[in-house]
Amino acid sequence: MDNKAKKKSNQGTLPSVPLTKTAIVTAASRLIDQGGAKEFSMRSLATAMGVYPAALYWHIGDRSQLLAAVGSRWMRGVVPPAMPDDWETWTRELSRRYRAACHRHPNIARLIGSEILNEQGGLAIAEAIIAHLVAAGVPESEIVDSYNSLTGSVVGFVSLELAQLAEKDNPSWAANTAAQLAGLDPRRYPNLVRYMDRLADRAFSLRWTTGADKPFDESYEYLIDRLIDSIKSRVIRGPQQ
Amino acid sequence: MDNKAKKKSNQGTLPSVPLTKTAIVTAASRLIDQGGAKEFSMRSLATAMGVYPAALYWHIGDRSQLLAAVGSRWMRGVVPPAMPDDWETWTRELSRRYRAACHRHPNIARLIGSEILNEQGGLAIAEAIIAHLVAAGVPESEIVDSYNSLTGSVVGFVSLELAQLAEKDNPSWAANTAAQLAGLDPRRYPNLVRYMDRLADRAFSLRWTTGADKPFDESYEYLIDRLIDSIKSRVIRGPQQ
DNA sequence: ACCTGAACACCGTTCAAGT
DNA sequence: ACCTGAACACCGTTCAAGT
Repeated sequence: MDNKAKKKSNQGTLPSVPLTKTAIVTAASRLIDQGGAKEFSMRSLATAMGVYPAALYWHIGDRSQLLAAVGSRWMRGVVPPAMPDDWETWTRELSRRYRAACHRHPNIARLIGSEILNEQGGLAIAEAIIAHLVAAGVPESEIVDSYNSLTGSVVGFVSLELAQLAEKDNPSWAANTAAQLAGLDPRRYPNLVRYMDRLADRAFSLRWTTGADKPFDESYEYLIDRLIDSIKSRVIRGPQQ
Repeated sequence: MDNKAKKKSNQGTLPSVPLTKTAIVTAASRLIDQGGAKEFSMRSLATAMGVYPAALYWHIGDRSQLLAAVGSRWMRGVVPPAMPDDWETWTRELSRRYRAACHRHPNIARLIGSEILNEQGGLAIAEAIIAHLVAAGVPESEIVDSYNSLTGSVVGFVSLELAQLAEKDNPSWAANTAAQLAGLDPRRYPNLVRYMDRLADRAFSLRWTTGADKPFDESYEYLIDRLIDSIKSRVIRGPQQ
């Protein structure tokens, strides 16, 4: 590594990475992974790579295209199970893998957000899901609806689970919320009060910790179980494969 | 309305609204409603109200607090059904009302996004949902999971349904996507090709129109049906009320 | 072909100063 | 108490100019 040349006025901290598209996507992923949306910008990425912002634009187009590339690469980490299992275990496994990928990189999942469903890799996964629905014997008239229900609720649930809660840097906010929930009026909120030990920090609207730190494992499994159970009951004829 | 005074150098288009917190929230809601995230900023809101940006801060704190207030007011439009119906029809009705409210103001729903579940009104709705789950006879051990499953998949589904698709202002993008889907390789995507007439622009990952313009009505009803069906099957004892 | 250096048109937020 | 006017520290993006 002869870092002897290139030393004049380039502002970088790194000794001038080759600066290809993939290198940019890698650096962007790292930056988002560590600092989240707050730390990430075209300019911060540029200085992190030791180049001027305009240099990035030559390779990746603009910010939204870069984010799409980051999301696309991340999505490739979600491999559909290749095993010839039955529909039920296959679907359960894919759902778990998707969620696991999100929890591995919550900041990326948050920033890419709902655009996940518009990526390249989405087609291959859609094909696989629908193939298994058909094979399982779901009636043709319900294939679109069951596909949308599964993907929409799975992706949506995880996105909400991982959502950043307000007052990100306010340490007393969590304590305030907890105290407020503990002191709820039992006349207005009889059921919340009654089940507060189960609900506090474990349910939507009643938590002060994001799902990245306090995952909703059981609720997610419950949701998958309910969807699979009920879709299975719609099968009119036996499996087709 | 003597708009004779106040005419010097205030840059506004409106003749100086009183500028209370509620007036700001109203103006912000209108701005977001019409122009979406693109048109909304503290500065654009200020000029729309005919004041300097700093004037807003005196009343509403900062941007995220303003957005929270907008979301909170919007959330008050989602009234839980007050009828003493059974759990099933009550839940179905609440789900529909929530989604209808989102579709009435898709830009607000998009901007508030997942923070919807952290608002004030969330507590009252949570109380109502859980009250009905308990009354329906859902076992106590499954109350948290069924609540999280219902709210997570309903809110998540609608959020994904309304998501803005890429290339918002590129008119040829839709045509390109449609053409690409029409020309899919039947060897790689046999099932997508086979059911493309049902899938094209009607399913996640396979659409080029946002749900605000092309709603997923049937899929949403299907999802609610599946959840209700399967949660109902978990009731071990009869309704409790 | 690839990057610099500087500029343009924006942001959110703060703050002294006015009234 | 409430708002102005200006400033600070950022953004994303473009573009001539260099090499």
